[in-house]
Amino acid sequence: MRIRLSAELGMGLSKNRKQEEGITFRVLNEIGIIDQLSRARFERVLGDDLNVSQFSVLNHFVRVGGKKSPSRLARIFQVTKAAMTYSLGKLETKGYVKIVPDPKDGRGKIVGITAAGRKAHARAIKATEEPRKKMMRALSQTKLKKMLPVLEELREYLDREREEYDNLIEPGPH
Amino acid sequence: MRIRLSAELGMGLSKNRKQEEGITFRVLNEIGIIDQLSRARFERVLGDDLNVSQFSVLNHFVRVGGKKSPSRLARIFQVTKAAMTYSLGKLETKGYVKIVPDPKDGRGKIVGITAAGRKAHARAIKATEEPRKKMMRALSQTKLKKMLPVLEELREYLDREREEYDNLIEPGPH
DNA sequence: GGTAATTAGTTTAGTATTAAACTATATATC
DNA sequence: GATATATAGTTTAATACTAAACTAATTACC
Repeated sequence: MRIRLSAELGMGLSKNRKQEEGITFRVLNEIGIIDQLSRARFERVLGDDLNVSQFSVLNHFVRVGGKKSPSRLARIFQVTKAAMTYSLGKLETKGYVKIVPDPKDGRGKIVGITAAGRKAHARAIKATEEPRKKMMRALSQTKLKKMLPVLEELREYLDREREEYDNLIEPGPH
Repeated sequence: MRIRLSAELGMGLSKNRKQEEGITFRVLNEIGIIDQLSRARFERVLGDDLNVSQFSVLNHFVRVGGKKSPSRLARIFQVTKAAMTYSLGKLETKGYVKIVPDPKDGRGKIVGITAAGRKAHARAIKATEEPRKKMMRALSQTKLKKMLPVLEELREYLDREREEYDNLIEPGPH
């Protein structure tokens, strides 16, 4: 599901409302394209060892430390448990995370990063350093900063609107 | 590839730059989550007949009229030609588009919407009307309007940065 | 006007995702 | 404490995508 919502979706409304509705969808349209482009760019720069999903999991462990269950990770990253099982499997195969049974809960598991995982993360950070710096230089940080709360509001609205899935998950901490 | 870039990617920089780099990635992170949520929501509302990609193609034809080649459509929606072949195949099977050889170019094809396609589009518009109106009511259109040029700038930067792929496509008209 | 390079579209193989059905534990209720 | 319900994680099948290799037609150029 990659194609972007086209912009004009306002037929059958007064001119004013039509224009307003156009705005919302143009915003979502731009957002979709940006996501696609930034993800592709980051993916390319990361190389073959890690993809964005895998990097994000390692990055989380490096940033906040500690260990987490697969389902908590799924919640944090807003993917299904099935998707998390898949990504963790990839990371485990590479030796970047260690997954052990939860001694407190017979159903559960506990995931943590390994030394090799930290090294892989460091390599990834290094590989992406130049493009990230370049991007910072190219874009007005002030404007981005102003935009951030509006994005957060939009995200929170969509989060509230979302009815719960079976596999997915209560609105997570982003 | 659905997991979102985690926010803090600024290690090894001065505090100021660290914070700035954080902003860029927080923006991209929010954008990724918004895309995921809005896409999922729209998809759910659309029902089983059309997915977002297919709807977008029909919507394009309804909005701008005329006919287009598959590769032009691929460019417009920023997907590979292979992906467009796939989506057009789905639409053609349902009888929502007609695809004929281009008489001017033996390699090419020409795609247009059918009457059934227009009907399906109208049904989709109707199905999404309530949620779209609700969203408009919930969000400050003024703020969204202010945000739009910043998003466009970001998208244009990423477009420029992108080196050309084999299958994808010169930077398209969005 | 023949050869090389480009372009349009398809095919194939692989990837990351979801939804749904499943197994096995844990928790709540009566 | 038995039974029903909920939760953690996995498996399976399907979807929508990409990259790469391919075929066929077109355009550029010498």
